[in-house]
Amino acid sequence: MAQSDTVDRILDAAEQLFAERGFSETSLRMITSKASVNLAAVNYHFGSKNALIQAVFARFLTPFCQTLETAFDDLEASCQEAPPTLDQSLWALTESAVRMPQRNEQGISIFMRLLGLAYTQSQGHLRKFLEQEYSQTFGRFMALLKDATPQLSAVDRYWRIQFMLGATAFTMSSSDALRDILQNKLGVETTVQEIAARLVPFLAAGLQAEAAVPILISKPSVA
Amino acid sequence: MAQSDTVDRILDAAEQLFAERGFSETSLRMITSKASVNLAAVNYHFGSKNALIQAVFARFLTPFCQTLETAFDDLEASCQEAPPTLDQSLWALTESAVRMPQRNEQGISIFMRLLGLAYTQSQGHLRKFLEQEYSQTFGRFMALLKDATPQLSAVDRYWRIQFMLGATAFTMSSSDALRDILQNKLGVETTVQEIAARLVPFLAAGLQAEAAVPILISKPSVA
DNA sequence: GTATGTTTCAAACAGACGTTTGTATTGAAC
DNA sequence: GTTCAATACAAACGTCTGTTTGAAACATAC
Repeated sequence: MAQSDTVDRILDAAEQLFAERGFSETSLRMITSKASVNLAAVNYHFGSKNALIQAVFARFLTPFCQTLETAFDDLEASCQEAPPTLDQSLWALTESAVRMPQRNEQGISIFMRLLGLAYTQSQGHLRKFLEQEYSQTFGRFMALLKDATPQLSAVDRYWRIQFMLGATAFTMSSSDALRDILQNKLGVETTVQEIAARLVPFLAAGLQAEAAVPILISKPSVA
Repeated sequence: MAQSDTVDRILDAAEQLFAERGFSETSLRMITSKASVNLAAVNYHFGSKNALIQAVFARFLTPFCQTLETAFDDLEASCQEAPPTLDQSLWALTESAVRMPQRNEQGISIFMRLLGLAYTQSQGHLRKFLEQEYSQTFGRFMALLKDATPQLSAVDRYWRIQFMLGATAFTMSSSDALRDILQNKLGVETTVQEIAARLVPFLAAGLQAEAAVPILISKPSVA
């Protein structure tokens, strides 16, 4: 316990509770009692609840982005002339996520849920933090997607990337519940890897769909 | 003011604030002061904050589901033999949403965001309420999707519907923020109808993608 | 005008919240 | 053994929360 495991105990408890209940719905008292540490420890070690939220993200996201950068390096080195295909880029991302050393068996699914919450819960400080710390890697991935889909307009690509992000974050964030339902309804076992294997073709097909023709939607008619 | 407009003033203020900030992050005092009514009015007219949340959903969702059932009736009547196509079913849903009489110009966008929040914020009471009140219409839509994609295995269809749901809920729930980003980055204005027009082809393409071949993902190698 | 039922209002309630404070307790350096 | 910084702890801080109360204001009927 060179540097005391209090910090890690807090991070573990916070990560799990945030994923289960969201940020505002999780109090410091829940976290510290689950972690079996004193209430004041959070403010002592992290400074504030917001800083704790950011630390939870940083603990996962920093090593993940390093792994991802390496994967992108390898990918670009392997195909020197032509840009990487869409499938290659998507799989590089997926494999990096799956390969990350996990704290426990549901590590990825927990973190996907947190990522989803970061988008949907209006945590201004968190969005700023994520953009400031990790925009470089994210931008690199966006550039790969751009090179792989030159036929799309910038606006089309922008929205389709949001759609992909949504499908991924939503599915992975509730993958435990969805897996259970499937197990009960159809008696099928599913791993996170298998979900990813089904998700990637879905995303690739959506991203490469025929560009939408502008469609006029009729105004509401009188009842 | 036959039955006092206090109830509607509260619903209007609550709807807008919930959409902007989420449920837990919106206090009754914010709502009542925005609505210019007394704090106790919420508990007098609705009974509790949770009941107010449900009332906000019911005010929109009940007429919407009626519109939707009618649209499904028309759709099934128009193609008597063959089942409706995937595009037809998706557009029936989209058009019903767009055609709904709006309280104001951003009515749909507000409600889409609320629907997204209903999924991502862990409001147990709300999920129970929605399932109890509106599961019939939802089930009918699922049956339409099943008939429109007979080539998919039950498992594939299950997961892809989750992907579609995720893309939709996620995008719509943060549509305001995403619109702003697009406005700043590319100088493009976007309406909810245009987002829907882009989303539907994406979803249709993803749902009808070639069935995924099982792919083995290699285990994490030693660093 | 008096009675009756409904709606508003100011004030208070009890509890939970994030944060701060002052004091123990620890473990190494000298 | 003393000193000193880092950590742990219990207790309290002030603020905010959803909800309740009891009296005032209002409308309707007799």
